Amino acid sequence: MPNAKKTGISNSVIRRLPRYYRFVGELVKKGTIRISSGELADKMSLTASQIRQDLNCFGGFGQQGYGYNLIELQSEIGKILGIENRHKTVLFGAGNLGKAIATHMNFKEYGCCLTGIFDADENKTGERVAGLKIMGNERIEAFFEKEKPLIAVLCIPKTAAQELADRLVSLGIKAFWNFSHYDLTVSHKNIIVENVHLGDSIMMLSYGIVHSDFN
Amino acid sequence: MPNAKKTGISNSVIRRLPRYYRFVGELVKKGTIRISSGELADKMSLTASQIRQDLNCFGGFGQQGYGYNLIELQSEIGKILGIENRHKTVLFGAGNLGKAIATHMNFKEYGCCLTGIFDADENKTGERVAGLKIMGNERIEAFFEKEKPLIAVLCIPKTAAQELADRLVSLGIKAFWNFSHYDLTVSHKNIIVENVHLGDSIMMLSYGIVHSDFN
DNA sequence: TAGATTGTTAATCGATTAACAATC
DNA sequence: TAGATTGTTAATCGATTAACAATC
Repeated sequence: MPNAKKTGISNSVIRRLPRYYRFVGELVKKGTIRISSGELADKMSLTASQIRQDLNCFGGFGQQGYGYNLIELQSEIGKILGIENRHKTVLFGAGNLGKAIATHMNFKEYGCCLTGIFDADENKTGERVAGLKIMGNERIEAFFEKEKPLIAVLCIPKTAAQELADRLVSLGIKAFWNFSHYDLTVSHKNIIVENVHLGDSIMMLSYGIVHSDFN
Repeated sequence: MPNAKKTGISNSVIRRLPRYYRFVGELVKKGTIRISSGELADKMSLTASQIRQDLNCFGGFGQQGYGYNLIELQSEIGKILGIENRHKTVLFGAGNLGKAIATHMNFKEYGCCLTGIFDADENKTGERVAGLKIMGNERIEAFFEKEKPLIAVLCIPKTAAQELADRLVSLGIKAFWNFSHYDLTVSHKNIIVENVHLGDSIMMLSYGIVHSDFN
């Protein structure tokens, strides 16, 4: 039974977990009780082998001759991803994108809890977004002292990213969700970084169209 | 010299192109003239081998003993990505996220041009976002007839995604930039899809924090 | 029990890295 | 020319797939 080896799991496997979680969650919602690796593979356009390999990195969640119990699977993957957590999260940069992230994302669904919003522009101070009052950057230190947030969402311009990131690292931040056009990975070791480069993503569509043959 | 083989290039290579494009662009902006694969590798945390392999999929952009001319390299990668294009792009769903994407993204910088915004909610019809008037979904067919857009940005709820996607495919759409929580890949072959799952991305941070040892 | 399907080992495939001859 | 650095082939590494014995 579940003997979780938390270390040495390849990044490719880890990156597939949220997708498993989504598909399993949908099946649970539909009321499906069990699924075999083969059926799930069909739904997700993967191979049964891969699914069994992936899940077995974390423990034997299935049962021979039966398959996987979906509720159990959902709960196990959720635990692996830490979804039951409420990691304190702070957002920087209340422009269009920052506001949209703050209002659009259901942080709690993903193991996080948005507890503060900052913007360098004083004119925005006090404005309410997603039920939180925007704070000026001069209040960062006091806020961190009191709240000790772990995750920073960066919706700030590229030019401001490095300096702010350094400041936040020194205040104890553990992870960055980075929407600025700056590659944080490069400079900070031991800090978790997810660079979301929306520009890179849309360029893939342009590439695809330009190089498609059915055209 | 550049003898572009446009086909049979692995997805891993293609996905690295936008990042090359960004780093090269920054160096050009700084006024740097040339760079060796080794120097670029250091900056990007890659290996020199990989960079040379990657670029050589598309042609010999470098020169022995010299390295790569940055302006030439920028232009070549730009061409490969089709950045000089203005692929007509239409956005669906003018909620928080849709509005933010419309106003925040500089589409032209990425080979696209936003030419229409639709929302199913009639109350939004006529409202202006990013210089465009929001249209009701009943005008989709007429608009496509006239404009023939190639790319659809989906910022709509999961439940509406499949139906709308089918409708747009039948109207000739070529590519989807999909922010809905629905996995389009699964259902449409021959259509280019970029699924942007922001939820998946933030969950990686939760995973990282939960499984970090320095903690 | 017989059938089904897992967990896991072994085989294959692809991607990354290393090495080096070509050449500017 | 000598030094540097590419383009490209060969070696290594890792990830995916196939196979099958274990077992529910």
